[in-house]
Amino acid sequence: MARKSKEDAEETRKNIIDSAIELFLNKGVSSTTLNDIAENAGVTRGAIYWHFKDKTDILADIFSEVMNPIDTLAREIINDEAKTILDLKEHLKFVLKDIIFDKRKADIMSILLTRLDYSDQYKDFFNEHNVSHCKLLDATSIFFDKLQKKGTISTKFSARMIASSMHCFLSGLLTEHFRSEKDVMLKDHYGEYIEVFFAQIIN
Amino acid sequence: MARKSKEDAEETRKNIIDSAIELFLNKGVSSTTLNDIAENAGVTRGAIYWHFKDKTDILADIFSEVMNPIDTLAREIINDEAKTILDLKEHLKFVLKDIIFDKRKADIMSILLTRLDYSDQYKDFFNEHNVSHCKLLDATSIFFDKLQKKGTISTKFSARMIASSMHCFLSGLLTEHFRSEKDVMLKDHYGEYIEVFFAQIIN
DNA sequence: TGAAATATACATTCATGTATGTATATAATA
DNA sequence: TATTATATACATACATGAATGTATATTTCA
Repeated sequence: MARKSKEDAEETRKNIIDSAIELFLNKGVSSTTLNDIAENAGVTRGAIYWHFKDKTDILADIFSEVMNPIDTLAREIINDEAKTILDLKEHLKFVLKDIIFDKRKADIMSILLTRLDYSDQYKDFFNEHNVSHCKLLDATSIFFDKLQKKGTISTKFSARMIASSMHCFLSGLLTEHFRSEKDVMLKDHYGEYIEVFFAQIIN
Repeated sequence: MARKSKEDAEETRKNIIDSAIELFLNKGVSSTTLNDIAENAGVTRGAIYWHFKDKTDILADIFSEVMNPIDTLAREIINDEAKTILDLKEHLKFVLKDIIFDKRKADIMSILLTRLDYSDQYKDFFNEHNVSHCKLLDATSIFFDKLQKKGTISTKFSARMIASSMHCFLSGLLTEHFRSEKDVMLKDHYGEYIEVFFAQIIN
């Protein structure tokens, strides 16, 4: 085969991306070759090199697809849409739900968090992800600080400390979920996890 | 050069391991070649192949060095050394401190958590690590269950839920710490993080 | 007919594994 | 104790395969 219509070309492009996602998930990014991707997509490497510069370029395309959900969350908090802890909890639950049940998003986040090792060639992706994290950290710090001044939440810990804890909790929750869905019961209890974090466990 | 004394051989072996750890940390496991390791250790690949079967074998050796701290923690809880939440918190703080400040342990855990992507060739390591996690999950579940029956902690959530949350929190804490030491203030506040998790944040 | 969308072919690099060479530590022996 | 044999601890060289990138051929749309 050779040249196809513009729509067909767009289709092969999508096939390549889909194949890449599938393989990245199953084999990990670094051990997936362009040949693997091509075969899985039913094309040759020629097609891949037409649409993409290299493997990193494919990855960039994949990650650009979902505006980082963490980032969205940060924006909402910055935009002052959350007034109370209850609001924040609802936001968090929504974001979790969104990431977990939107298969495409889940797959992509899973690749970022568990199928990519921290090496030079992928540094940019981690940096970008880290920027989002920092944004969220700052936003929630400010948020908790406000609540502390209002007297809504305890001042036993600094706002930043609480924000950082929350952030690590969420990160760990997702990472463990993607690492082994069986052990973390996130799908059935995502709301509860959020509640646990903010609840008083001790009587 | 050629044959050296048994002590010298042991030394080169250690050099190889140290070089590997250093490079795995800096470049990630998959993009580190045996040649990189050899050069960095001041030997040739011949030396590496004398001491190890392949890269995976080096990794296995590295991981076997530290008995997984998570595992140790689980054992202590199973052995009933923790009677109260206070005990548990102290245990957790100790484990955290141990992992963070023992550079060797920190490096190795960092490799496991952030420098290794989840692919077929490394599946065994993740499995082993996961077994430890499950042990800890079971142990803490039983622990929290006891405390709930005693009435020491809230019964609003299932013991397993609380255990899983704690587990994800710890995992996230370490992972984020290793990903970027700057953003997580674990070194200066490791105790506080533990306190935050068990504290009542809401007034 | 020209350019777009691929396949094909090829050149190159690179990592791995293995085979072999070699010097020497160590043990056996006399 | 001196000598010899052998296993050890590497270095070197090579063979191979695999992944990549690129150049070119091929088809076909527009």
